[in-house]
Amino acid sequence: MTINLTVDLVLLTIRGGELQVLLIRRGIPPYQGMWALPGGFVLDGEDLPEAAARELREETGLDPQAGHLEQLATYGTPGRDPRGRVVTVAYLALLPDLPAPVAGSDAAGAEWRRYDEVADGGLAFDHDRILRDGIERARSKLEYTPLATAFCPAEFTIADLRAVYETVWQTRIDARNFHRKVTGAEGFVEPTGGTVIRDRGRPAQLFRRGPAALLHPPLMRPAE
Amino acid sequence: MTINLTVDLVLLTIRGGELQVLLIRRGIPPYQGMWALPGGFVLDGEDLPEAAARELREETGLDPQAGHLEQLATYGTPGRDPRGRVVTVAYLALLPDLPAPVAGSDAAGAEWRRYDEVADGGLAFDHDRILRDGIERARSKLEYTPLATAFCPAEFTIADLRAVYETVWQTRIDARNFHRKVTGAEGFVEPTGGTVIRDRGRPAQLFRRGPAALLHPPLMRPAE
DNA sequence: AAAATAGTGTCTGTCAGACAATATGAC
DNA sequence: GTCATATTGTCTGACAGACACTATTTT
Repeated sequence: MTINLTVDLVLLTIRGGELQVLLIRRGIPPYQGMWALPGGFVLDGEDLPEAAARELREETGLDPQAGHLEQLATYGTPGRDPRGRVVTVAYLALLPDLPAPVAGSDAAGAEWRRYDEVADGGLAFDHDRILRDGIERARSKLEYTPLATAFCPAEFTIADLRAVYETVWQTRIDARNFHRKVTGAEGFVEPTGGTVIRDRGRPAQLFRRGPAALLHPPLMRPAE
Repeated sequence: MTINLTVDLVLLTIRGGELQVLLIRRGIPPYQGMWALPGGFVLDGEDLPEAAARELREETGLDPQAGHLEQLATYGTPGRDPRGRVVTVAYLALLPDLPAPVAGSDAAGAEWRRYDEVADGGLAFDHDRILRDGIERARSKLEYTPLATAFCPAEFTIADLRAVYETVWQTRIDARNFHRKVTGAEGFVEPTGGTVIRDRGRPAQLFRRGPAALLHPPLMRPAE
């Protein structure tokens, strides 16, 4: 059958030690005045990853290269959009804290919201479920891929990286064991040679992302 | 934009110690005479998992309950179907060896093919890529979920389960360590009390699937 | 000096792989 | 008995978590 196809984005970043998600305040019905994931229709002749990258640029002014963008899942339950049959391909992006937050944004009402404030529901359409699926994907991807670096700028310290895990997993991690594990994992991070002093204390070495696509063995989040 | 939406199925099973995939010989253009994944259009008012379950029943006569069915990914590159803009939502199914293989099949040309014979390419549309993605998903899912049991009938021995891993991962596994790990993993398998003699040797205990949805810790396939 | 953060060394329990030994059937 | 497979037990090396300790800065 013929349907209308959209892409919706779960854009995650970490700002001020909090996991945040980019949401749009809807200006028109349906769900007027409610928060929703950014997204839009797939254009004629446009591939799905292209459409997601275009939306990402429009909403954040950010180059998709800077972070990580992957397909999440597709949602097409009849009635999920009251205007008709709309199927949406959701994408998940993990982004570093933006230097110019939401500059040049398409949608005027775009805002970074703390995840814990919107996790309880209240989003438009079926976006609560999509957001929940995106968070769970992000949490498990941190275990067996080096994607935590996507939340960090090009150069970062091990403490920065640890803060990403602690924020996304909502756990405390022993800094010393973490340091040993991360620097010992083949291809996870590479030293740049530089150092930086964040607040007080001994200067920390700077690292950049390594070439590995998978972590062997994975970092394990504690079983709940 | 308006597009045509289909579901395609990567149906995997293990028969005779070989990983096999259900393929359809195409009777009409495009790609006439070539092998393709089974699939079809999503019907009006039909949810995506419904459409996948319906196709599964039509192609195999099998109840989706018997195995495992999950969404794989969505493919929508313009030009992937020469007839127009067609976006397909691919589903992955892991199925036990069927008692009545492909009985009541919709498509006359449906056949179980050995994966290693079709892995090199030659499928219609972009189905080579979809199949590859499905295999990779299956391989990694065996690591951190108990889904290997989806390849087994309702009651199975630990040796049966080990054969699943050895077939899907193309490795040899020590039977004794595997036995200890599987029977020790919380909620992976439950003894039925029965025993069975497969060929020769000491009778093996029978097990059924346990309630666990995730394995903590995961079984690890050896790093290549 | 004290405080704070970065990074290293060491200990200990657990677990994975190797493989010996035992159990129970068919022949 | 021998053979084949299932299952248990034991050993050993590697690794995870706990945490003492050292290093380098600010105040």
